[in-house]
Amino acid sequence: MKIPPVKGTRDFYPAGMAVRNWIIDGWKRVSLRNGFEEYDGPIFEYLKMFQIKSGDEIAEQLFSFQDRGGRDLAIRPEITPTLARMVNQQINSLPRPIKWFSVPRLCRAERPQKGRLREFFQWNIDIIGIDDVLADAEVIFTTVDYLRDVGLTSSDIKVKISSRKLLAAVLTKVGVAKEQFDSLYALLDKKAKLPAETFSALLAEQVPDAARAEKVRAFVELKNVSEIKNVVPYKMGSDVDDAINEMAECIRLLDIMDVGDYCVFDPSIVRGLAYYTGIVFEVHDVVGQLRAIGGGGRFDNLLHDFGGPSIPATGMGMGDCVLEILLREKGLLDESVLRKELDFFVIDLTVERRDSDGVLSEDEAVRLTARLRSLGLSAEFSYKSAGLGKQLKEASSRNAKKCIIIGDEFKNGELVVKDMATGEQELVKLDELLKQLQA
RNA sequence: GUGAGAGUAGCUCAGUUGGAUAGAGCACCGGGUUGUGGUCCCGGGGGUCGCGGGUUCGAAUCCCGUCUCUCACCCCA
Repeated sequence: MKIPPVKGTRDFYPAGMAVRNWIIDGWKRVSLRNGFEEYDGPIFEYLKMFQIKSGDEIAEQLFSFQDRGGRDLAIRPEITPTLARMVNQQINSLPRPIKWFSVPRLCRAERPQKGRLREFFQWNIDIIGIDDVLADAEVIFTTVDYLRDVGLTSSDIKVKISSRKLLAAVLTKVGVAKEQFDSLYALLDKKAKLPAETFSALLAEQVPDAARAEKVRAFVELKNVSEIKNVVPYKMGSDVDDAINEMAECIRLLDIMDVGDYCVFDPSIVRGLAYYTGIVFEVHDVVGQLRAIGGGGRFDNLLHDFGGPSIPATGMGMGDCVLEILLREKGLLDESVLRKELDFFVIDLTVERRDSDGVLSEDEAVRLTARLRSLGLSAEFSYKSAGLGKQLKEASSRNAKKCIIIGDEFKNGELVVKDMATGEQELVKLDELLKQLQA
């Protein structure tokens, strides 16, 4: 009986595993050079932990189960609650700022579609304990640092940055009631996907006052922080003023960090859930055909919501699915990046003539390969005792840099070392070769 | 949860108004070639045409059911 793979999961054959490792190694490398330390938690937690900051609808998209002791558990759909739990547990002994990263494997019982699977990897970085917008900028910089590192340019992707604080201040100033915010956020979040007329119609439903609706529409279409005053006049020291200054400072810092060309102010970015409190951002492909590559923002109430003290936090999450699609589209995942390399392929031609020449041993290829490996080099031999041509062919298909041929010359302790790229070959004494490789 | 599309070899796909033993390219294995590879030539293995039923002398092809996958919506932590 053939059993198919479970919906929304992936089998990582060696080629796919190479891609996955390449992506994850990049995430880790960039996290470390940006000063983040790695952490991880269990892949399942108490179900209720995932219900704290998310509504029931999201709880329905969990893989949950009961253990034999009757505990309600769930496979983690995100790692932020685990982070909050871990930080809260040791909050008084952790040096600040807490700059941590993780690459958890996550599961969500959603219906899979392009760029969204039921099991995936997600890079998370968080800075906890810093109120300053500099921390938000550093999170965004680290995100761009990675994307730029793997070859994506500012004409491939943009980080769209906004601020929940600014949005709330502007909406208040415009005269929208606080109770309306959440449903309005949901609409604004959808703006990019909707035709302009549909958006206007839906906006009119939520904000019946035409003048107010027009101000909201004008605000979310702004491309520049300095233009806000044209839509919503404000006073020095007001909430709007504070939020604008913070937003402008974030953008100024990103310019100083030399990633300004990747970043744009986009007030229509709000992010799904209500727990963001300040700067929010999403990374999108410029063409806009894919779902968000990553996103994040400030969530100053999170630790408190998980039973800890009120400590500010800001962070980012990026999944591997959309990223891989984009990298493939841009030709940044070509074989040369991922092809496995072999330092040496050892060919023994003495095998079949051993009987007529007792000096030679059929074990030489195995012996030499093992010595090369113990020197830290990757080395292979053929399981088949085929002719030289066949074995060189095998070496080529294994992408060997060099071949070592054990032939007649081995009677004098000499080996042929062939460079597979240039085709050049030389006779080398075995001891000299090993001495050379050891150095 | 709602809607649309697609299922033929490991992969990408052809398969005419229903017709004989279901094909190609790539991949894999072997040979050409027992001391010189990558390109080339020849050969081989691999299929319950998603599954079940129906129509028919005859079904990959037509009909019904069913399963699975993909895409979009909802949602997106």
